[in-house]
Amino acid sequence: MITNKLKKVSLKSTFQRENILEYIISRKEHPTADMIYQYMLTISPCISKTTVYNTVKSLNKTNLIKSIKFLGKDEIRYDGTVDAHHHFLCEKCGRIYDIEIQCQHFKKENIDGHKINNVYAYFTGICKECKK
Amino acid sequence: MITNKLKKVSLKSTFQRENILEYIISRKEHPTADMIYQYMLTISPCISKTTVYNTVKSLNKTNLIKSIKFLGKDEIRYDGTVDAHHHFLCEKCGRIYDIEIQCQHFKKENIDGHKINNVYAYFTGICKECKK
DNA sequence: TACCAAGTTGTAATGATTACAAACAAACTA
DNA sequence: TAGTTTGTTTGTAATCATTACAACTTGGTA
Ligand SMILES: [Mn+2]
Ligand SMILES: [Mn+2]
Ligand SMILES: [Zn+2]
Ligand SMILES: [Zn+2]
Repeated sequence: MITNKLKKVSLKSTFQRENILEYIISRKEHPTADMIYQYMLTISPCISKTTVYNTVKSLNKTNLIKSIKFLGKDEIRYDGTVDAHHHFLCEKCGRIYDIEIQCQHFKKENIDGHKINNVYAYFTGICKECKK
Repeated sequence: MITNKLKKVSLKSTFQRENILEYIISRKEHPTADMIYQYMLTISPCISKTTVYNTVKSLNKTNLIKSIKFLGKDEIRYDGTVDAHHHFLCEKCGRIYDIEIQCQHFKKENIDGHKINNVYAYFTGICKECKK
């Protein structure tokens, strides 16, 4: 439950935080800051965009959400699914799909002598909807 | 040779294009637009930053270079090595290393029913220099 | 009730990139 | 050769997501 998630990471529970986190988790669209803002406006007409940015920064820092970025797109997208996974970005419709792959390099701790902390990966192409 | 590379993709050979392409290929730093600009200033003091952006766009479109982008960094980096490979970004010093891995997913043409055109992947962590 | 810390808000700044129009240059043509 | 076209370069202005910052609000606590 949303309130507990916030509590668990010692973030004070507020209307804005609960609803922003809820929105990011429940919608699977990997929304942008502006999409979150537009949604929040409908339930909280005076919310500030700065609050959206402050909130996603807190949520991200406490690992309640992840952020992702694609080449050629200038905005960050937010992801409520925090378990390691990859993405597929459709070059035609812009939809983002979660990709579950078990990659050999995923669990590696070192590569070429460098210590790995994070792995980022995504595919682009034409999604199955757009292929129809 | 640089001139031939340009010719091969039907880009007119100019002083700016030759030197920008040469710089990106020979330096292995994956330079930013501004790094390219700063270098070009030393050999062509009146070059415009717009020329740098125009040029990397042309070079990228004709596949003479690739561009890459990292989460949390706001600038695009340019890569003269166009064969498929991945990267390692050091969280401490910011250096970017090429990573040659033969990944099972690299050659795939489809995933979950989506047609794959491109694969992007990178690791972050502490590089072997910074570990010392 | 008064105070304090944290959260929220609005506005201004940042900074990489793009848009656009003028200047320039090399390649064609009459 | 002079004039024309086409593509390249240049400088300036705009864009736009994100951040900085200061003022305002709120909820808990003494
Ligand atoms: Mn996801
Ligand atoms: Mn590279
Ligand atoms: Zn699609
Ligand atoms: Zn390093």
